[in-house]
Amino acid sequence: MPPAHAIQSARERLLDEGLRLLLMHGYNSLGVQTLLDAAGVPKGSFYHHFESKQDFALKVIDRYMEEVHAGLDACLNAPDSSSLERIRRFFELSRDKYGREGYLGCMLGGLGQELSGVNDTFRSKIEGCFSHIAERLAACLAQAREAGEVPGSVEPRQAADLLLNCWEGAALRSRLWRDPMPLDAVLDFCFSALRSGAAASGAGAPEMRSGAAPDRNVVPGDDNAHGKTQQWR
Amino acid sequence: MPPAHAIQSARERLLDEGLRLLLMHGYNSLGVQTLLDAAGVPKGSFYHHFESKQDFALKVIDRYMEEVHAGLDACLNAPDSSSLERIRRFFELSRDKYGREGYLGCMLGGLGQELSGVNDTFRSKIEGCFSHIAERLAACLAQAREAGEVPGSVEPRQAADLLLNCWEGAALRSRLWRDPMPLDAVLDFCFSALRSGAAASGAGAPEMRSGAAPDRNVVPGDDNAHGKTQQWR
DNA sequence: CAGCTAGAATAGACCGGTCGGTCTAGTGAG
DNA sequence: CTCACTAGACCGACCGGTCTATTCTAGCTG
Repeated sequence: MPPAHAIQSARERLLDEGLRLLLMHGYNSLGVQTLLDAAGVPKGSFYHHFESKQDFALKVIDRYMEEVHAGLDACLNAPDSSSLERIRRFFELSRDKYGREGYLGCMLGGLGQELSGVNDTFRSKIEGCFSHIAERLAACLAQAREAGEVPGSVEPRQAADLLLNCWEGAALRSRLWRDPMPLDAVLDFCFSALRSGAAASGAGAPEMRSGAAPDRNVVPGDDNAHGKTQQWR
Repeated sequence: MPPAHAIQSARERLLDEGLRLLLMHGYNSLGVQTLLDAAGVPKGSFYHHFESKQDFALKVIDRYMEEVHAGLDACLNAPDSSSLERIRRFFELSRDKYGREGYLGCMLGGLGQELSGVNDTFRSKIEGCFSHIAERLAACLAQAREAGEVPGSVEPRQAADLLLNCWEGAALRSRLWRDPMPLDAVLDFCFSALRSGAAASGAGAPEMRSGAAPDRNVVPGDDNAHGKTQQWR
């Protein structure tokens, strides 16, 4: 007896399944019909709620980010621990979530790798997400520095990007192994290095701050026609 | 006047274009026809030289690894520098190569993220590649340890995996930004941390050595039918 | 309350295009 | 003559997306 608003709305079920299936399949190899079958929703509903497959995926990323920010809220504001411990707790929470999903890594990393080569919409969207996360971590790292948990030479935002990037690499390796080991190893490494001041600003080039990815260098030689859909095939 | 074995054989041109296009588009969004057009080769030739698109991509990975190992040969055996400097040179060489390609990151990372969620052939293939690289780096790190360039507490193979994983994360971020900055930052960070001993064996779980990825945990709930082609859609 | 209606949401047949892959014919070097 | 290779027409399957029809539901009216 699932009618009468069906417990969850179709839109909600689509987003839920989208989180799961996009993480597993990636974007291009996830057919709309597969998603529809998994969510038990007919096609008409899908295109009623979302403009296109791409629009849907962007909404799924938004939802993913809601979860991430909820995790950040829960961890970074914890009262009874040091700033560095709070940051570490966030990553450990992420690791546990990856575990519940079968160690398929991070959706931002997955979609970022798959799509950023030819689709600027996804590229700037996902870089914006990373940047946003790094900014929040940086704020907490600044507190850690103030409290003397890390040397004063550690530049919060640079260290936050570093931490996040290393984590994403470990998440990829964890996806390949279906195992949390690389995640734990990178946390031990990074936090030990952070405390010892290895993340001092060093050679670090100009900047890497602003919110969204700019239109930097253009790829050497290639297509990139612009139709309404499938523009990056 | 391109006949008479056409300067490069069709097979060679396909592999060359495969390297370029797979890095840019990824696997699923690269159509065989696009590849054919770019290489100026008809379909018949493609399926004469390769069993399938998947077989082709695997051969492209082999070719990619030939380049990587050539880079490792060139750097790790250099006589007039410390072991740690030799390793760093390898990564700097990789960074320069990424630059020539427009900072599209690492093909292993890209294909690994895109395909490892649903295709075990690619998953174990790519993990094998990473493992192989890490092993060579570990050998050089062992020399570095012997020479006292890194503390004795640094376990070479674990540190090599760590280094490689962090590098891959930076490569993803570099792809998103189309900029080498994350690569340089991660090198400064990792090598500084390595020297200071942050990569000591620490919590590091059991192992992570063998050549190919095992069949570990199965993904929670999902499909994975096995037809001859498209088995992971 | 019943009766009506507008619009949201569901439902799935259907569309043109493109996908990976097959097949047959032709070509050229040894 | 043989056989590796080139050449591209062709195939069924499946792709993302559109369309029309139907059902559900909130709100208005008397």
